[in-house]
Amino acid sequence: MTRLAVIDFETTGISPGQGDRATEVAIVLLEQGRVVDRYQSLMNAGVRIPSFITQLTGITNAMLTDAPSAAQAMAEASRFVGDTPLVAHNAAFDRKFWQAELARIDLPATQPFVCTLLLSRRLYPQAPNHKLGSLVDYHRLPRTGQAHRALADAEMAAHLLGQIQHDLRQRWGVATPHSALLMDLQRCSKAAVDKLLAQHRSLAA
DNA sequence: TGCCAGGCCCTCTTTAGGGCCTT
Repeated sequence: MTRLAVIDFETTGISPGQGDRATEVAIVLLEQGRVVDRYQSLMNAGVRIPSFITQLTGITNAMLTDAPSAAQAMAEASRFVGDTPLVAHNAAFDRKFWQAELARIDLPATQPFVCTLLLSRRLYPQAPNHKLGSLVDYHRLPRTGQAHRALADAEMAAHLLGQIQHDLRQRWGVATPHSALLMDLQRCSKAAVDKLLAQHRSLAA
């Protein structure tokens, strides 16, 4: 069974190494491309949210006052994901926070990450840019809530992943665009994309 | 004190620099 978990973090900044912390996490669980479950939680890491982050996300310090602790939310998120491969838009960012927040509570973060940003750069070089919102508009996918909130962004990334898998089947003839192929595709050079997809097309034929 | 992300990718490149993308 093809099972993937699309994840998105809201945070106080861009670098956990510089003290930035997660403020919200959302995960959309997909089986065979269909949403089968969701997890979403604000989390209180005991740090102040910079005002420009509140302007960006709408998440305020007051909203975190009664939120679960970061330890509680991350433990729940870890249980929810299990060993399911994760998917994120600009996965390098979400992977940093996934690893940093789980390390704080001594939990492993060994799940592989699929990146819809890298995949989109390879498959849709003609897109005006590769921001999540722009790609949603480019593919005429549904907006699923307030942008820059974790669940809305995770849902949009899930729709984008669905579009990528659809296009791999319809435009590139790949019968089963499973996570291993997606990871090969995001790692290979741009010049090697066509060759890789041709190999998978011939395997499927 | 002053500084402060980092991986990917393009190009007027490779002995480098800068834009993109995430919050």
